Amino acid sequence: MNLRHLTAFVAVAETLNFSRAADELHVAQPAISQQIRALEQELGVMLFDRIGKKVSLTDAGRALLPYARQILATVEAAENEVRERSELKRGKTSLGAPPTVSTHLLPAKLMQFKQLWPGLEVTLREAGTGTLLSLVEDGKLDLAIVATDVMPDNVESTPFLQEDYVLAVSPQHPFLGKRQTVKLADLANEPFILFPEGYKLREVTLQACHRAGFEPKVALDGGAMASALEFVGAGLGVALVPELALIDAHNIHSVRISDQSLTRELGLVWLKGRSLSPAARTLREFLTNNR
Amino acid sequence: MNLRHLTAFVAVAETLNFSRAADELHVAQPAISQQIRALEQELGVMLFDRIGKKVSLTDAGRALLPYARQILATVEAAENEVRERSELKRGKTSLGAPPTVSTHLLPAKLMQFKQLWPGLEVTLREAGTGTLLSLVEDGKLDLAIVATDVMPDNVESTPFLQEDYVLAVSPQHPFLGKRQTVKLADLANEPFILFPEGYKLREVTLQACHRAGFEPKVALDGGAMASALEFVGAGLGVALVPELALIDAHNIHSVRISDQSLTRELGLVWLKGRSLSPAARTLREFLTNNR
DNA sequence: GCGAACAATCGGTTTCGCTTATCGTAGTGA
DNA sequence: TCACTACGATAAGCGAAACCGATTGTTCGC
Repeated sequence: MNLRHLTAFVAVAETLNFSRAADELHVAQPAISQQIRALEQELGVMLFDRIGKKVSLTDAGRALLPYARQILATVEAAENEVRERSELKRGKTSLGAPPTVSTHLLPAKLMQFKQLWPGLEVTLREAGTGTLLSLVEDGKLDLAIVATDVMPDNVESTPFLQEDYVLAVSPQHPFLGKRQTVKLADLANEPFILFPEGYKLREVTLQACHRAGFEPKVALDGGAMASALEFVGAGLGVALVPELALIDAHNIHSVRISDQSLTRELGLVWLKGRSLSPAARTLREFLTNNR
Repeated sequence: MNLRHLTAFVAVAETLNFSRAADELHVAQPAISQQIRALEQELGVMLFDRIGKKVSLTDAGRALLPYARQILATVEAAENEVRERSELKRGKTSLGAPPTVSTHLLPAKLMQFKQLWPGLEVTLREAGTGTLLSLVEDGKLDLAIVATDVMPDNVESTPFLQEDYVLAVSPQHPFLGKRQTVKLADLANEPFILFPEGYKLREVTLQACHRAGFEPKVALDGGAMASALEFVGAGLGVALVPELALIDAHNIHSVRISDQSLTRELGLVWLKGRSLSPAARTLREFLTNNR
């Protein structure tokens, strides 16, 4: 049995006329005769009575008809379902990003994306570069935004954002409160707030101080971004943070470091060789073109 | 889209392995690759991620899978449904017969038939020859048992039963009650019970009397078989009836007519050129071989 | 880094499905 | 009743589809 058999069968069953059925299906009449004959032979039963020039369903034909209709309807539904995905009326994709990007940049961007493509559903995963990369490599994540200093060679990437690290200080700080820039070496006596072991930010801070020739004094070690910023606001210390993290922080002043270029490159990455779903492709293009 | 596409798709989706899917479907592996590729091209979406040597469903593939399963399951159900009919596990057919046959012969026969073919459903239509023939000619009846003296030439028939007409009399009848035979001419003064206008039986009775040279006296005109027999039993008259009608009539005696051969041929008929359903064919064979 | 596993690709052959042309037959109307 | 018409069946031919065996190109595991 065959979908062509069934479409021919339903058309004939509905018109009770081989020639008109052929017209409806835009084929010549013999094609219909052949399809019906083949189907009847395969099933071992006559489906139509050709009695004189009147065509009518046999008992077996009547039994088959509802099945045939349902099969064809389901086929159509399946095609619609899948085609909608290729036409981006529906679809799912996933994106990973580090906390600062995820909390300060993506909400607005994804809102914008959702307005463009209301049917596409984006699930966001917030994690560090290492975690995100392995998720992408396992195929559990379509796209991720990660630091691009070391890239595995089974992912491809496109530059996404250059993130500057700045010094977060309290506006009331006697020495730094009003300055725009500062040399890192001048901070040798400032108490620092350090991020937990394993975070990129901690390494960056320690390395920068090291290059400037001092070991930072530590005011708080191991808090999350939110509590670190609270400490800074309260004047208990300073912290090197991504500029993005200060976007909504009102009682904090940011000071650039003049003697070192402290930045990190963030890239949008995906698994090399994997054909991204239409939804994922769309999200990737959206993110690269709307940086 | 195509059932072969879908079977290949489901097989791959279930094994996540093109080669094993090919084995299951008893085709070579390239056939599977080709079917999947064709389906993906037609739908415009990748259905599987081939990442390294691992195969996994894409979002679109996951969406398609339940539809594909349902389509294939329905196809199988349809095939079973129809095949059962050709294997006579199920089926419907229709049979028409005149009242005497229908009430005295068929109940036993159809019970026997039902034991042989429990899945076959026979609907019985009781009517006169004329009605039955036109039902057969219209394709509304598969088979009918009718008087075969005049046959339209678009039906075929096979002899079914020779029905003798006998004289039904009351056992208490002073003249006829104990006789086995009688000449029709001797009945000139007997009151007759006549069947309604249009019934074959009325014509037969009138013609027979006419041939015997008299006009029958009429005791009751136009009653059904049951009431006619009641009248006969009560000694109010005699009636020419098919022998079959007397099978269960206890207080009635039957007398043969010696000077005329009053019989009718009943044949089993069906529409010429119409391919009977398996069920109808089976019933026809049963009825002709178990007369 | 070598071998096994596995999907993709290629060239060739069979099968399928369509087309046009034609036939046979059953209604239909003068 | 006889031609005409409508309609399904059949035949022959052709292009496309589907399958196969052989081969290639990767990738994983040892």
